[in-house]
Amino acid sequence: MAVLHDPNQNYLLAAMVDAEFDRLAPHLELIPMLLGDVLYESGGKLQHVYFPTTSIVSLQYELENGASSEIAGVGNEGVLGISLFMGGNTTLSRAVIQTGGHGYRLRSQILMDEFNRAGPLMRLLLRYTQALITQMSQTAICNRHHSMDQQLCRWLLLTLDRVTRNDLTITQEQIANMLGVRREGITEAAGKLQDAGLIRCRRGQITLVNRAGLENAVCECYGVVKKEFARLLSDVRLRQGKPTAIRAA
Amino acid sequence: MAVLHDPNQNYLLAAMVDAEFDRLAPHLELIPMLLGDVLYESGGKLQHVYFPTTSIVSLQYELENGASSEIAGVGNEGVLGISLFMGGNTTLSRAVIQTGGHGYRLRSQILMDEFNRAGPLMRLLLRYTQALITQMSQTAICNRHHSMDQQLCRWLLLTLDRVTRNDLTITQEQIANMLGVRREGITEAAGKLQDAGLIRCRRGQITLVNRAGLENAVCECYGVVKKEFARLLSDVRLRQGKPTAIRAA
DNA sequence: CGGCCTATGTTCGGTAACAGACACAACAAT
DNA sequence: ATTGTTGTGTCTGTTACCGAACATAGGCCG
Repeated sequence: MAVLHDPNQNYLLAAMVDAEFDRLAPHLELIPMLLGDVLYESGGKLQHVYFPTTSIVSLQYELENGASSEIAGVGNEGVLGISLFMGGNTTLSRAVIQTGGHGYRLRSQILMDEFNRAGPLMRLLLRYTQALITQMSQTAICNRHHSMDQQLCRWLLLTLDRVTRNDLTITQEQIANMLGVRREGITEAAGKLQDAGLIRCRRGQITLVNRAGLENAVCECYGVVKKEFARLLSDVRLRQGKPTAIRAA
Repeated sequence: MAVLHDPNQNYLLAAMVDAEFDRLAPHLELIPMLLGDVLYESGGKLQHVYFPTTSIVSLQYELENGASSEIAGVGNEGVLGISLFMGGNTTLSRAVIQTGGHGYRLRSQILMDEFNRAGPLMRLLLRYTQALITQMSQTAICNRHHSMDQQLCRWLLLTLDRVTRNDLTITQEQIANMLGVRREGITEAAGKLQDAGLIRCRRGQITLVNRAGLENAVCECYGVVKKEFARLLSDVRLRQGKPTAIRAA
């Protein structure tokens, strides 16, 4: 059975008003987003923006010495390429696909034309950017003040919220790269969470066992980010989720 | 002798095109911005936006346990209250005046009216926001990967860039609060910098002695932020710096 | 001048995370 | 089954920073 794809799987696409969506829809390209692929390199020009549906993309920053950290994650609630409409045209962070899946892409110019109408889409994108800023700030705070255990919990919950499943296909080493810590540290922290019965670790896979327990172990940062996303993005009325092909006129 | 004040002391005000500035100017209020005053509390509604001229404001986030960290600083290169036009209306961070001085404020509605014209001012403000995002991301990275010594250097340089002088009036304890570390740590780090002949510490004051040396000791984060601000904000042609009162029609 | 407040300097032990090395276990390929 | 690869578990020591307590000294004010 073929998997069904629908732009409405992406929150921002789903939240557009009909007129906007109708103008963009002919230009939306459904594309596979493969694990490990790099959408943007640091400093590169943005040719497209990407609306993930079933994939998750990690915004990372790499230091001169090769170390790196994730500064935010983007899933089906968001879009990649905000520096396009923010005016920068390039971005200092790399965008790496962390969980394979699909998404829609749009040529930069198409999005800009619509953004420049200064209508609901512009306001929606800016509101999303505001939520992204919250996520980044909270990452900064969390990096400073919270233990690796707590940060792992935060990362797991934020990521699990973006997949509809209860398991993540990712190695501990990759998680370590996201958080900017050593792999051994993640092994130890994940071991503790497993001993506590909150998650189950297998090779290259982590399964959520006890969400309430995990939410109990996480630092406040998770809740802050989640709440802010809800506040900023939930007041939009979503278009009806009819597949594109049969959308009523 | 009275100190001269001019909106052009703020970069964003100076970078506005004449038509925009002329519309905003009647509503700009010159206000003293006193050390320690709080412009925005976390979660509060934004009544005004603020354009610092000789003051510096710190965007801080406070944790439930009372610990706090600065996530970005705003001086005469910027504006406070971006979440207004980004659509959030409130902000999760506190804005505390870190260096007393002056600034101009504008009622939220006035700025929004102009922002909604979707003209050069909108693009300018978004570009500034993009630069602010860079600063926040870099703070997150720096918190993760760099030593306290390096972070202190970064903070000192970024702050010194915002004052025109070579000395900062601030206690080590206040710096510790900004960076989210212990005061003792700052004492030690500042002592090292002083021993190296880079700065001079007195009670409640730090004087820059050897800028090149300090730039040599700082981590890459400083350069990244500075360069990005320059890239995003330097291509604007500034209006001529005539005092407001005698601006030609 | 002397007293007081507050900023700074210094010490001690404790801990979380780092750096590096290595053993083992899961899984795939041959 | 054998082999090899890759992910995970577990050591060692080391370091940076924390937490708390306390000593000293700068600078204002009576």
